Amino acid sequence: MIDPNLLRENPDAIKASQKARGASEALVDQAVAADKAWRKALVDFENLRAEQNSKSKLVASAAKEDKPALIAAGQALAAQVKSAEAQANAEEEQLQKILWQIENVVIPSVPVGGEDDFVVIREEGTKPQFAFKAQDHVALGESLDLIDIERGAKISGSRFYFLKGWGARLELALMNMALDKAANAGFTALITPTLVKPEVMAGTGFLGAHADEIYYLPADDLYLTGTSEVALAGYHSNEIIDLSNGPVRYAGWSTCYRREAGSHGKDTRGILRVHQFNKLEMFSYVAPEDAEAEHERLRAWQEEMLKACELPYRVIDIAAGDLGSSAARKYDIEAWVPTQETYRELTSTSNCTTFQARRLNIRYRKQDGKTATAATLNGTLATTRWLVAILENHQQADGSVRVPAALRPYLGGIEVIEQKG
RNA sequence: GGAGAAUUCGCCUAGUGGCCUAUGGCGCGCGCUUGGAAAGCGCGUUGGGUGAAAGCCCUCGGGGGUUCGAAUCCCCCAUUCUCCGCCA
Repeated sequence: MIDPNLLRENPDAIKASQKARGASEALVDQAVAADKAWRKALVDFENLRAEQNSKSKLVASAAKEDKPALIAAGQALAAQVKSAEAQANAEEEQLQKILWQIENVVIPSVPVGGEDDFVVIREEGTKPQFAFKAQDHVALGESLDLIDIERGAKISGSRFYFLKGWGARLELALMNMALDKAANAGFTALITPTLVKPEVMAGTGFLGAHADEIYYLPADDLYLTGTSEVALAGYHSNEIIDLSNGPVRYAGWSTCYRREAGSHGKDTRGILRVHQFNKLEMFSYVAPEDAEAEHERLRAWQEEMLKACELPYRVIDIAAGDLGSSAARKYDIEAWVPTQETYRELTSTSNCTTFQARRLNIRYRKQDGKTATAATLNGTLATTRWLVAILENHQQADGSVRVPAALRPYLGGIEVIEQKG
């Protein structure tokens, strides 16, 4: 949720942001009007309530013969209070309804435009040149017995798969390496619930435009999370956290579930886009003034991971029109996928400023002792999808796959994944 | 799934319709005392909303209700604990 103070002091800044996103500017005017109406109704109600409180106190100490009259007056007042309260509540609800529709205020230096208007910040690494016909990850996964897509479909349908043998171990190795890196950087490991309550899912901003991406269990009124970000953000909901020693950071590991409802026919081959995968996610709670610096730190840690996996990549700054509703800025890191001759997203990091924390009521104590809304940021450190880039970029002429040196300690020291016997 | 108990300020706790503007302790902060400390003594210590301010309003797990008036009575929900049942 946006800051109500900003709405009162500088609604034009919010309008500019909505415009950059291609979202409704009219909502901002509606919010300003609803805010005024609510505050007026609130004052009316509170004045009546104050009168009721003081009068009802007189009853106890009044002389016996005066009591009936005082109680009768109180009865009339109680009815007025009740209707004034209902009015104030209705106005507040109306305001909230509008506020929840306004998206996070975009940081001004974010590129303008839509999906194709990202800005490439940097390209790193060398794209492999193969002297042989490169295989895609599906072919490699089959011949090396790492990925079983056919049986995944038999058990669970399309976009499901088994990871097998060194394929399964490679994923665990990647997750463990990422977790070690995160722990060294001061992140606390957290294995999170993957089923969450509606208010948590709504609080993190996932029930807006992308609601049809989410698995829902009606019998239990629970949502399956598409990222541990949901649980990591909910972790400190309704709390006042201590940021006096700097950012509070968690590395969340979880299985992630996505319906991929809007992507029929897209990326149907292999494990690039699947309904279930594993992910190690970084999540930071910081003071708002530290959010942009933390965003750069998250991006730097992500780049370290890509480099450790020896993958060619580029970093892009996502344009305003392509940002999720909670993000004020988002960087994606895309790895080169040789057989597709294109870059594909491996990580994403968003600065949600105070937007998510305000919805989830996450505060911290400032130096002066006062409380303020914290800022939250998230970023991918590893996912199952990384196997695609690792297998394809490190394949060799004989059909084997070279294991990047940094991963070897996590894979029993092997240097190459090759066909058995 | 069934039965019972509980939920009050960071922690523990008092509190059965108006004197609750919520008690006491621990912890924490400030001060006094001291050569310095401990002990002792005094003061402070949940959050939120609204208002230019004084102030006012809300907050006893959450939501409704009864009442002139609710931490207290009633209903629903959540969570925790105990016992029973079930269990890959």
